[in-house]
Amino acid sequence: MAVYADVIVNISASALDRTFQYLVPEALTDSVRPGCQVDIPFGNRQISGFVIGLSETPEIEEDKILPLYGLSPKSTGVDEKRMALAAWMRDRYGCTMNQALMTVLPVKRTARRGKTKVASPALEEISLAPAPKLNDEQQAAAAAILQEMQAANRPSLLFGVTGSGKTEVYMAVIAEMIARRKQTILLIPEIALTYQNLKRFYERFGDRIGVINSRQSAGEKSETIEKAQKGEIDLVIGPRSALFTPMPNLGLIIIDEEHEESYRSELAPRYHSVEVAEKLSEITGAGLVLGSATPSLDSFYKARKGLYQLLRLNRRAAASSILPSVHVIDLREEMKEGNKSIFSRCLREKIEERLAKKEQIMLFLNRRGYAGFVSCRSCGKALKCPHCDVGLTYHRGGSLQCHYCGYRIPFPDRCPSCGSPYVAAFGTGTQKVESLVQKEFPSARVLRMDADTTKGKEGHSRILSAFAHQSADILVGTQMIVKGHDFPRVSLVGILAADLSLYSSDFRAAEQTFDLLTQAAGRAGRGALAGEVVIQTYTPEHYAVQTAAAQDYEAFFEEELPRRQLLHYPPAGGMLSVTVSGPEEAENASFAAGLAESIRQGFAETGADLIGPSPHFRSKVQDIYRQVMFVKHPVRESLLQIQELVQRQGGSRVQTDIF
DNA sequence: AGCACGCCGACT
DNA sequence: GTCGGCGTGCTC
Repeated sequence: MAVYADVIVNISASALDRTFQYLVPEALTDSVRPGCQVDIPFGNRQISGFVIGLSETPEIEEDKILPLYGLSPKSTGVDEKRMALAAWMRDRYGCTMNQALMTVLPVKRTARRGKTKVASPALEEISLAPAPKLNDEQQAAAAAILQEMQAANRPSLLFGVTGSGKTEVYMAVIAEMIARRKQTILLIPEIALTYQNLKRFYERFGDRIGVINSRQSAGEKSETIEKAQKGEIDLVIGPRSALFTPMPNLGLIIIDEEHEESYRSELAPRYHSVEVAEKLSEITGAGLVLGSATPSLDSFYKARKGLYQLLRLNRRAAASSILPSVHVIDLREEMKEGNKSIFSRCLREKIEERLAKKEQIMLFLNRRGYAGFVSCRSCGKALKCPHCDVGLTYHRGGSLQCHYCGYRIPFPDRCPSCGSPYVAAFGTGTQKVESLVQKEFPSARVLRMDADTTKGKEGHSRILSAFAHQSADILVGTQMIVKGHDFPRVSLVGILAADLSLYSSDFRAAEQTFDLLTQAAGRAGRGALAGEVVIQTYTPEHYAVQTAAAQDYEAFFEEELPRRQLLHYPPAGGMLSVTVSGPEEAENASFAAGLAESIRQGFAETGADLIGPSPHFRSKVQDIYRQVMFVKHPVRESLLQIQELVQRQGGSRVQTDIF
């Protein structure tokens, strides 16, 4: 009996997103299995593909079915569980099966060779320390995680304040997994994958660990992956891609700093590691632990609803470290006093003080999502869309627009709220800040860290190590300076304008601001020096500023959730964003409008609420015009059908995300 | 995605 | 008469 293989060809095009049948040569009937990567004739050339099924019945005329050549030489293929995961990702993220398979494939096509010496210590230098003693909170959390895995196996959200010792809890649970001969995947944001951060794991688990990072070559990665596959290591630590390490005895997945944006892939399939991990845990039966001091609103919401087990660590493990003291400075007052510079009197004084004491300073400009919003310098009110509660964005030609619904008003000459004439578009770059700092403090040595100065290969580490070695007094930068770095000589952190991210055109603006402020504040006083934080803002009364200054996550959550619920934003409901792009402005706008019309016709009656289309907040990028629209739906799953319609009609012109 | 096949304009 | 433009269509 002839055996046919159902093959997904290795070309990511929606027209080819289906199986093709190939004859399995008799000599290969034992080795060709679902999940194998095989070489096949396709058209008049040779490509590879994934076998996703086997059958004995031809679906087209038999003489049209060609025999496959054989197994692709250097491919390990994909195991059955990860095939199921890929199928789910295809549906969830609206990508092709091939894209999904390529994503879960452990070793991708030969990646560029890069520098590697990040986290491969000389093991002789490491002495295994005995397991540290957990305090009662940590002990209880570890026990609850293990117990939950036995019972309902809900994911556990480990909500622990900074310094409460989440890592010790992870290690205790991992140790138990090892005792049970089970393997663990631990995800850490790429930027935090430093030897410093991994040292404790090496000390505890020795050579039973594999570390993956993006700077490794394909060969180095596959070495780790092979060991994992053979069960020679118990723990793999890596960034989001490490989630796909093929571990035959996977017992536990941990995502540290689960709120981090870097767990979302920006390439198709635009997957979110937390979601995928949840699915993988479901498929494999492995436990899932999410850890954060500032959980995503999504995760905390789920914990509140009982979908996750919520575990708290309220106490700081080390008594020595104290929270930095936070000063919130009202820039409206500075303005009234005639101070129009970017430094409040308070910040200027404290900078001078630190310079005199030879301590270091970080100045932070939170420009993420920044989209040129407009606010009043007298009363601090930002101009917002009356329908969508996001900041209006300044456009060339002088109009203000909402990027969700397209609401548009002319640039006002007076503040609609207080009548002051000092209404202006916000806008300061790090470069400008750097020169202002230099001018204001001529004796200080200033370093700048942003997308521009880190372009080169080692740009990141070059600047960071220069600052760490104290060859500069002040580091000016964007969010990349606040993530996870530890500079013991930094005793002052200044946030120049908290408002920048607060009024971006995104429904998550407040959440992102809270995160950034909390993290920036956390940079001060990491060492023996007492830390101080100065937050400058035109709206000190804003709940995101207030709760961040108080380092009170739950207070923030209580303020933010009802606001989301009121406007049916996630997590209260589902939201699909659709970005449409094209080289011709008018054509692109009408194409987007057509797409919107078919969504309306097909789904308005199901409870879908369509907003837009309107120009994207960066409406033209590299000569490509972009329109964006949003669909809200009380039932998140219903958005999958709309996503499918959009993908089908828009093809490669559309990019979709479901929040 | 590629690469054929195919049907109309200017060239050795 | 032929070379070549890139518009549809197919690949097991």
